[in-house]
Amino acid sequence: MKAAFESYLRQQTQLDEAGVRRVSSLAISRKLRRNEFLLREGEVCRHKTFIVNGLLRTYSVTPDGNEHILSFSPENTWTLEVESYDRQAPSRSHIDAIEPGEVLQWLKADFNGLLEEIPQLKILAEQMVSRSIHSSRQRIITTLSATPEQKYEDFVQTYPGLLPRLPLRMIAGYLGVSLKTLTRLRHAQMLR
Amino acid sequence: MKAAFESYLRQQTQLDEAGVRRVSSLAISRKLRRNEFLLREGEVCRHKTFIVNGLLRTYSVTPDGNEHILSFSPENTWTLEVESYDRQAPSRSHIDAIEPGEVLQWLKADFNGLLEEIPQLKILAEQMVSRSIHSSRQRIITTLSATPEQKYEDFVQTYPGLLPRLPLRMIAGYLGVSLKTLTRLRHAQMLR
DNA sequence: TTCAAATATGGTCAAATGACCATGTTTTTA
DNA sequence: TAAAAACATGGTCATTTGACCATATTTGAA
Repeated sequence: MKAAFESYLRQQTQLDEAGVRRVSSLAISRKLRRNEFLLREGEVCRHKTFIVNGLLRTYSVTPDGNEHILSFSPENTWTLEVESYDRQAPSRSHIDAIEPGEVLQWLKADFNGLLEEIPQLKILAEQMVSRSIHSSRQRIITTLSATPEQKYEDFVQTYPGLLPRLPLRMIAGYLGVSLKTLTRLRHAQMLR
Repeated sequence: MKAAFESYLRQQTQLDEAGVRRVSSLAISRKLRRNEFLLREGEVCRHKTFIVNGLLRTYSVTPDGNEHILSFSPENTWTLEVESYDRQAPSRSHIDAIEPGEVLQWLKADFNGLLEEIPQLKILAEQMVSRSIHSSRQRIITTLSATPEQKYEDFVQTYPGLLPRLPLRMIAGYLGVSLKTLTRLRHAQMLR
């Protein structure tokens, strides 16, 4: 089960075999069932998590009951609740499994140790931060300027593989659009 | 003129006097007139910029002519076009001055040198990245879930000092709401 | 396999929003 | 100081969007 992660590491970094094993050795593996929570609102996010397989989502629920999705995390990506992880404060979001799957987790102290110890891992971590900033900015622009149809198109382009794995209402929750609006525009696209 | 920046540095870091001077010494100062561009779309962002005084904005213009504002940068904050700066690729946003002011700039190579040289500056830089991630996430949630009125309230709460310095249409461009909607809800608030 | 729950779609209606235009005011700049 | 530009507000109207409800279909769990 750690094999998939190790080959990910070899692909993404210049780590030698010893480094790969070292990082891998501190990982705790965990299985998730469908709808199982990785982290609940109010809990403290104590781990960095790598998704080996499956599909997770990070979302928050407004008082009126709407679910607003911050991100989807498919296999070979990482997830955590940054604010909570950084400050070890209660999380304001939930993370749960849309599909059953397996993840690897590192305790914050362990991971920080690895960052000090292994410069190539630090480089990877910085790349991840940089990508995260870019995609947040991109998403803000899209959210501000695009019509629902453009947002949907953009989503389809950006995450083509995710589309068939997600119920439509979650895509709506990600785009900030009602389910009704989404089905409407899909219907309109059918007619073309 | 560099004095303001130096006292900012002393407040925000553990830098000793030599460190403060060293960072300050590599800065290039520049004055900006009202509406003057710091960076145009298509140009490469070659500097990190600290705003000594004045008020800048980062925004992009959609084909239909609407201006969507990514961020405001008042005195004692930093600004740059991250994507462009990181990859030295053409910027997709403009940065210009809403108010006349003065900024300090560091060439990327110089700043990276300082980061290597001065660990406390590295810490400050990482703090800035962390804050930037948090505020982006917060903004995404607000944009997704709040009504225009809530967005406006949120803006007033978060940036109380900025409000009187900004034309309303820019606040609209930041919130992703039409100017009309903004004046409407303000009118409604007056009546309460 | 069967039943229950979740899901996608559609209809109708009311409310929110934006586009367009005009006006009075304030701010800039020549 | 005077003219020009930018700005905030309001009116009207068409369009978009969401809320609510019903239904058919798909999916998941017992």
